[in-house]
Amino acid sequence: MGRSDERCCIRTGAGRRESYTEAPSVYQGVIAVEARPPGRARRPRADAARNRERLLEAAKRVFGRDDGAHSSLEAVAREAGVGIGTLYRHFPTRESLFEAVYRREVEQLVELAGQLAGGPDPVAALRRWLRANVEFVATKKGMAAALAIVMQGTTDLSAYTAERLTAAVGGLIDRAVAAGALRGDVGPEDLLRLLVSLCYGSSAPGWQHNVLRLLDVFVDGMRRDRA
Amino acid sequence: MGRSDERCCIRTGAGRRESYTEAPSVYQGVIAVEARPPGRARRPRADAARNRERLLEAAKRVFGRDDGAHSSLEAVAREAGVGIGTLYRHFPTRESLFEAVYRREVEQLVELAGQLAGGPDPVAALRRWLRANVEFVATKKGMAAALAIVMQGTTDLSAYTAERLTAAVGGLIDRAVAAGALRGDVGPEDLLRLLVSLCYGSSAPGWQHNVLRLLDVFVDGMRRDRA
Amino acid sequence: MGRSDERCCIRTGAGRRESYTEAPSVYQGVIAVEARPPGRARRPRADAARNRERLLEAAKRVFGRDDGAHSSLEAVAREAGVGIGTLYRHFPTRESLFEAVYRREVEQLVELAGQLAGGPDPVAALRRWLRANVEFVATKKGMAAALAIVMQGTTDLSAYTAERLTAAVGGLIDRAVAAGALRGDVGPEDLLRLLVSLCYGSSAPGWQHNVLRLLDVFVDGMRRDRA
Amino acid sequence: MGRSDERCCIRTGAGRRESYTEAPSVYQGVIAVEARPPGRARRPRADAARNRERLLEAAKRVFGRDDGAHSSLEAVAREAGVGIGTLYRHFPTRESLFEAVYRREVEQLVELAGQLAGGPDPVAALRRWLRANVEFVATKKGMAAALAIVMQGTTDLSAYTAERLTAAVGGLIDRAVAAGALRGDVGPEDLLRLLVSLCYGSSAPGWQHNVLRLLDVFVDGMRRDRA
DNA sequence: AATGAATGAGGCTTCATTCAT
DNA sequence: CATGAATGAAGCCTCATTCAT
Repeated sequence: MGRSDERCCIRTGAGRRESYTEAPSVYQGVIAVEARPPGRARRPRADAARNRERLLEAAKRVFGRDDGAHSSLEAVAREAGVGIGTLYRHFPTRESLFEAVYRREVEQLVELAGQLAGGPDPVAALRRWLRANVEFVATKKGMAAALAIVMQGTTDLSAYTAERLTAAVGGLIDRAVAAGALRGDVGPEDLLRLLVSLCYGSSAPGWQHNVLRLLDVFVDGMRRDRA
Repeated sequence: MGRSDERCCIRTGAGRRESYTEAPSVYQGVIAVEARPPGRARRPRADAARNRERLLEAAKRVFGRDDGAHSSLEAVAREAGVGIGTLYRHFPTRESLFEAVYRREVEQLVELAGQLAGGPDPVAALRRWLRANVEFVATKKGMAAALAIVMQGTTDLSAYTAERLTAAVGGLIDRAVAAGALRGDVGPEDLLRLLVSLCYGSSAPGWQHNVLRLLDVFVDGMRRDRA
Repeated sequence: MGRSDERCCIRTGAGRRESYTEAPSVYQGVIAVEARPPGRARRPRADAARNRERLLEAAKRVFGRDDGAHSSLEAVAREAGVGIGTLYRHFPTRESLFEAVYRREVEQLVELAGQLAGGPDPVAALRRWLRANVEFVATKKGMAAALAIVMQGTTDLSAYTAERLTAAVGGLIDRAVAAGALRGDVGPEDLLRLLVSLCYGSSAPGWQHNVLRLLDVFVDGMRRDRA
Repeated sequence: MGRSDERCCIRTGAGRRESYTEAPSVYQGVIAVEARPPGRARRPRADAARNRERLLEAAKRVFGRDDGAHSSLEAVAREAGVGIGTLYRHFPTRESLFEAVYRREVEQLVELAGQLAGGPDPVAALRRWLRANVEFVATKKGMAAALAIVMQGTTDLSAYTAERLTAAVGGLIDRAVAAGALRGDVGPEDLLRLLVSLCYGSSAPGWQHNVLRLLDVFVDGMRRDRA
């Protein structure tokens, strides 16, 4: 088999030389924003809120484990330290739990896209956002499954989130296209699909490195100044 | 005693011709070549061969469905119209079934790579091979899962097949690199991973078209003459 | 969290009186004494306790049938009138069910040995204890299997119980040996093995009578005053 | 196989001192007599006879393994090197195979009883026969299950064999009773049941030794001259 | 006759989901 | 609200038994 070494110093498209370990991680400044449906009149009981929180955290941990997407809900409840009934009260379906888990994560990625939009080099911004995504998935392994679910767009709710995500990365792309830096026939859905596909199921050691390289090559392929 | 070895004795007719898209399909000439062990005197019983075949076809179909890799073996048996015991007789483990499923498909892809290697334009050859892959997956949806399994390289046996596949596409890449047409830092594993990732789980209408576009952009990114 | 520990909280009424043969039954005074862990605040749910009880009773019945040790757990659940899942909740392994079944019975036998230890004629005491055992098995047919399992000493837990039982009957023997009434080369394990062997699988009508006769002959063989 | 350690120097009832390894093994001279139903006109084909033989040997081996009584019939056929269908042709039911296996063994024990009947000391003859039984079981572990089946008398066929066995040991007992050496209230069925019970399921190291001791104590209990 | 392929019942176990407390 | 017990469907796998070759 190949290329296991990971010396990690590779040459991205235009000759830039980057060490992936040293690269500044971008997503850390992102603040977790928990969107809560505003319509609910009754303020939730303190313990209910706490349990909900615990469940989300536990779900992230459990789903984040290898092949975690198939973990039992009991395992999540156990990890959260609550009864299975409580889990069901908060998240009546497995999907609803997944959604709640990824929603906050996706929120952070949307946020990040907004922050990056202000920079001078639109292509670099796109690359950074992609890099942040990969790091994100690396940190919180469950993200891959979450993103995959979002992009398959099964539910109304996930459709909403997918939309937000698409809009965010679409903004980054559009700026670069407008600046003449990228060709215009690759849409945000394309990029997201690619991203999700590459991250999802990658588990071999060094996968981050490889995925980042592939993404860089891809962005190279998107560059206008070539061909 | 028992357990017929897993080497398959059935050949899919080389004459079937099916074009699934208007694009010129390249993989049709591929002939399934399967070694038959000469020593074994007793010819396999007709129904056994038929059932084995049915199981492989059913497995391809079932595993090819969404998240098919986690389908139950009973579902496969049901789809094949045989008893669960028959499935277990032919494929004592889940893995052995997977292997049998992908082995023949991969064989055809390897073959195709060999055929394409003779052409004048190495980059075009690579593109064609990728296109053939996508078509292949489109035709036999199970391929995606099969390839995914191969590339995760769990078993010794799958490792062998993965090697063959890697070597095949590696040959295509190397020629292009040697000709100065492609950069050298994208290996066959990279390309295969990308391919598998993109095909795997793509099910939306028009996914073929999209995947092909993305692959084209990626190969653009690999081009030497740019940058 | 989950898995209530296996310590049993239900006591069989000490007042039930059932004589299964005309012979004076000795074991009736035995009181089931079961330690209840004092720390556990939450009282077990009524239905849980009931189901646990039913399962134990059913297991005793089912395992008591011919070759009952190989009965399916589903048969036990069916006999108990509960779902298979319930069985698994209470007894996660087959062994744990076995243990729970025999533990309480053995407890009573140990108790009886203590009560008999006070009498004037040690050999008679031993005979009575053996007789009580046979009656016990006659009453609760499952005992035979239970004892058999105990004496095979597979698990740590069963080893503990086996120890208690051995100590109990050992006390009876030792007293008789010390009084010069019995020879010293037959240990408690021997006697228990004999007892279990004879009871286990005896099902022909009149087996009790026969087994008692054989045991009496055996104790005769243990008598010092002969030869 | 068998007879591993067995230094086994114990003191049996009357002070006789015996080393179990040195004791002359009695059953070896016994000739395997294969009773075949005489009514069958057609002489069996040579290969059929051979297969039948192989199956019996294989069954003895397989059933003789630990917990072998629950081995699959496929395992027996495999061990015999014949197809499962062949097994079924020869032994249409599991029971019939068991019977065929034990019949020949029991035949040998019957034979031995006849040989021993001629000796001067009838009690010693009985002891020797019991000893031979234990050795028999030790050598061919499957015997225990076989004997157990015989003595439970489920089938007509086994009933016949049980009768022969009972008659054989009955002869030994009767002689001793007639000579005034043993009490008359222990019948051959009793003794067989005891024997089977003790051997069946004994598997701990040194079990032979223990079983022999218990049998000796029991025979002591049968002695007339005492009490 | 011999073979071994096919079949499905049945045992094991996990889990999603409901519901009593 | 929280809890966790109860339930059974469903997947896994083995094997006894039948039957085509």
